[in-house]
Amino acid sequence: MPGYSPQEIEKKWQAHWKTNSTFKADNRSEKPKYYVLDMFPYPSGAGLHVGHPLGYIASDIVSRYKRLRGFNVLHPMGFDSFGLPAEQYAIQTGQHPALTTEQNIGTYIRQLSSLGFSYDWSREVRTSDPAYYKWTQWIFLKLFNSWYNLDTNKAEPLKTLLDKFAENGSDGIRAAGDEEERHSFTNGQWKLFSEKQRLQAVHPYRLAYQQDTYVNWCPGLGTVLSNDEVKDGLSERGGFPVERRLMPQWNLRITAYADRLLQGLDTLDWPDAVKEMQRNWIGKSIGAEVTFPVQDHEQAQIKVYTTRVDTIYGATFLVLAPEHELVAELTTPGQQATVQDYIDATKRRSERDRMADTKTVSGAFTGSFGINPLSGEPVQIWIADYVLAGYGTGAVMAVPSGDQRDYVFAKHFDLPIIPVTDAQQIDEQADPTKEGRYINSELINGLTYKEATHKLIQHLEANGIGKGKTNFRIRDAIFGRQRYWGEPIPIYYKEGVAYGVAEADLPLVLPEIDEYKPTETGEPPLGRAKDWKYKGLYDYELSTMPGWAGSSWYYLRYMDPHNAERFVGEEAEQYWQNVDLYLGGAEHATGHLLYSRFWHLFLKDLGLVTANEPFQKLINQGMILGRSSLIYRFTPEVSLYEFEGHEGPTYALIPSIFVSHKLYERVWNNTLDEDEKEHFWSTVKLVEDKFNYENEHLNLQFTDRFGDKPNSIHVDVNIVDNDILNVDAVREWRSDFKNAVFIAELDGTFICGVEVEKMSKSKYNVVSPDVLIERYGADALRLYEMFLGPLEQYKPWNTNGMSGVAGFLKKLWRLYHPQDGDFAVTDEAAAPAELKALHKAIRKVEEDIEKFSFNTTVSALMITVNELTALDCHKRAVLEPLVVLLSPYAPHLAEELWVELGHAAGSISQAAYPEFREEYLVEDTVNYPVAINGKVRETLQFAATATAADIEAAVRASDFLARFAEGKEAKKFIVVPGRMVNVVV
RNA sequence: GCGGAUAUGGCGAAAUUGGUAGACGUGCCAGAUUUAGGAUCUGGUGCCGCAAGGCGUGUGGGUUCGAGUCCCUCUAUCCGCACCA
Repeated sequence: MPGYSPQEIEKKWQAHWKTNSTFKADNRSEKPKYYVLDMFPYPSGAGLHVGHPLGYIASDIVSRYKRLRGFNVLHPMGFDSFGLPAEQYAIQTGQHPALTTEQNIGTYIRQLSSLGFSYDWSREVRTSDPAYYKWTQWIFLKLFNSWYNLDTNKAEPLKTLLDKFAENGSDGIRAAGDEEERHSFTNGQWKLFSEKQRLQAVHPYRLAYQQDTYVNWCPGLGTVLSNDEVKDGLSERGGFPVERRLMPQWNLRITAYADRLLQGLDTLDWPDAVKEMQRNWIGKSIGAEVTFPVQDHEQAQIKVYTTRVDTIYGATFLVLAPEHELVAELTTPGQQATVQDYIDATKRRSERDRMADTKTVSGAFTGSFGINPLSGEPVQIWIADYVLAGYGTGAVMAVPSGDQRDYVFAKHFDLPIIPVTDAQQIDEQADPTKEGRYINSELINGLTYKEATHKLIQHLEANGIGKGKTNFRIRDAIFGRQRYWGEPIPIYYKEGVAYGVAEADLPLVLPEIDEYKPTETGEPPLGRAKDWKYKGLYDYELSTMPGWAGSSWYYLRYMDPHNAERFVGEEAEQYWQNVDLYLGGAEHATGHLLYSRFWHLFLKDLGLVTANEPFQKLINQGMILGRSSLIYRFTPEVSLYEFEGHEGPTYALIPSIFVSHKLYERVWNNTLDEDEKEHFWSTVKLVEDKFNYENEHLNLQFTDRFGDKPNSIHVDVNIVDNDILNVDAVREWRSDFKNAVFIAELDGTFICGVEVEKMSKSKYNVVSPDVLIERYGADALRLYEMFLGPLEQYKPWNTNGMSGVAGFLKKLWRLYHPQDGDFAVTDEAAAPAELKALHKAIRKVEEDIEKFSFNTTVSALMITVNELTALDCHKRAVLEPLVVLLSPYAPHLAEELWVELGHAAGSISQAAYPEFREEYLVEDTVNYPVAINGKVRETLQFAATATAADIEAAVRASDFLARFAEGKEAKKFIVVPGRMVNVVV
């Protein structure tokens, strides 16, 4: 009897979809558009494991569902194909990264296709394809040729800036960026500037600019890294140490967009965690800058930044960062040695130490005094490394009564502490709350926080001693990488000035080089390129773009991937606009997702895109973790025993002894019963005797060598079934275990321990989708991954559960093939119970998918099939709509059944979603739990149409109260129609 | 320290949003059938108890006729940021 054979069905339909371009999306349609996007993968050499497709399956389900609901769906896939691993591999093997990348992409496409995704493959993009990165370079040049006008609050082409220079010189221009990098000049001077001088004057205004920047330099990788590529002072890729270094670098002026990036978050349907991370990363704080004069130094003034200007009367000392430029000037001769020692000590501490150690209080007094500009009191000026040079002004006014760090510092160095509100409790610690009324604060005594802040800022501004100021934590994005496998930055140098490559000369193709390492002189690998000059004359920039460049706009290219004239055609862009649903991991929260938003806003400013934000709704799928299998070895202190033979030392290998998990735990806790003791120790003894016999000179006691805790060893999960180890397979798998001894449980099974951790080759816990598709089919794998739990959650993989969904598909198949596997669906009218089962499913599946709750949807389908099986239903009226419901989840099987039901091949994606009809769910009677004081006593049946009053009357008329109310009066009747009755007595 | 999340059977989880907690699936137990397979089918399965019954959604409290769900407290785990003034 022919049964359900997924392997056959799936191959057939995948081929059909491919040859017929079933899922090709049209850029023109009467239908509403829906754009579903997965974060495209970096094609790593290892291929896909079962965790990777999780998000892809979910997005594919949504795509297929939306098509059924009448949307024109764009669902593309591509590859983020520039990146470090391919280059590291190239350095080791000499293989061109393009080659390995190409191979890896091949594997990915094969694996993705075998899962039956409805991608429009005609739109595939690869960031390393010159036809693609031509436009990445083009966007970079747009940034290079733009400035940010704070008056219009948007980016503008440089032309508007040049016009201003010609008209009024540099006066009155409000541009985003660092004022101090810019020089002022008049319009007359501008006219006399040479080309070089003009470019130099313009450079600090550009949105892509080169500047000496403190960077995260990673010697291990030979490149700089952005902040989001550094975790705990180590590189995210490779885990090499990272240090701060001042280097000339290309930067993108993302800071110009800080406020808009923050505002935009409110309009997005994103997880709170991601929004919050971005808010943190942008780090907006509203406060004031205040100038403190310095005693005996007419020239020197100390600018501090504070978010609590209201506490200024409590500012009893100042603290500068050790790197602050005034430190040398303010240090008095008497304090010279102390201060210098402190600065040296700070320098010696690595970035990591400084971050790790936030408890130790340290600092040094400069000997100078500032003057609190409001109270007029002298305040000591200190330096301490808890003040960061890179944030605010690099100096703070310390208010020990209101800030815990200042408090600790003041206590430690015995500095004055002045309370500033009548509500402050500062005996033990600082009180940063904003309650109460001010005291000791001449100008604002008796006022509340709100009133005081306002009044103070007015006062500061009126007297020229400060002003309100907003600060951001976000820094400009460092854009250069000293690597080979990335987009060349389209810049060349003429007389030491940077010029953008002409648009007509794009793409600037990555040149071939003989080796992928930095040059002997320490230049990036591109320094090795021979005769690589713009127009044969000018040196190119040698760094390449970071990994996030290509991924910052790929969602736009999918709209019109083959356009040779424009990065995306206007018509296509206006039709698709932006991504409706974006799926990917949470690890991109502050990297890719922020950079994409930045580029999108920039393109919007130039009028090149329509939507305000690139990704309207975002879902972070959780990671699927591996379920590692462990075996436990009782460790001999030496595994190689050395002894004196007749002719020098001889060695004997002590066999490894592995103990089954449960037995091991009892051995360890000393809770073995008699049988187990006998079993365990006799086996050990046997091994011992055998060893001593084979090595006649010896009389080793293995038991002596079991003192230490056994060590656990990961074994390949593929030779473990249901936590039971295949012992023969282990011997095969690791030749050094060939002669090992495995002590099993009494029933002969050898059980492994289990640990949940990330899937990785080294832990032998990687489960490949290929194997599961081979055994259960892609439909089963798709269903199971969705069934595993809520999409967003982290969850361990457990292959055991696969049989459940496989059984479901078989059961479903039998609904259509009841006898001998032959298709037999009748045209009889459906019975009420059957329609009820179907329409419950229609409603549940629809409701849940709109909430992106996929696991409950799969459950609903399972329940439906169970119900229909129990009803022995084989009727078209029920089974045909059911196929449509099923099709997003198990598309291959659905296509197969759809054709058997008499429809054209491949037409199910155009089928109409079955309409839900409430009337089939209406019950004649409803069971009501009837409770007394909330405690359910009985279940009574009432007509579905019964009103609350009917039910109350019926319960009163019955003997219910007599039996359960224990003689008490019914005080209140609570009837929830359709649900339950509660009687309060 | 700050911010975000999570907590329900042996395990993955569900709960119409305040109305009979544990659906569905695994796992386990028992049975049927078979060409012993990792097949199929039936029944049981939160905990304690022979049972009646009692207890039960991380802890402690509160609101309510009624709380997994709402409010307060605490705890644990995970993630992110971290001397940001």
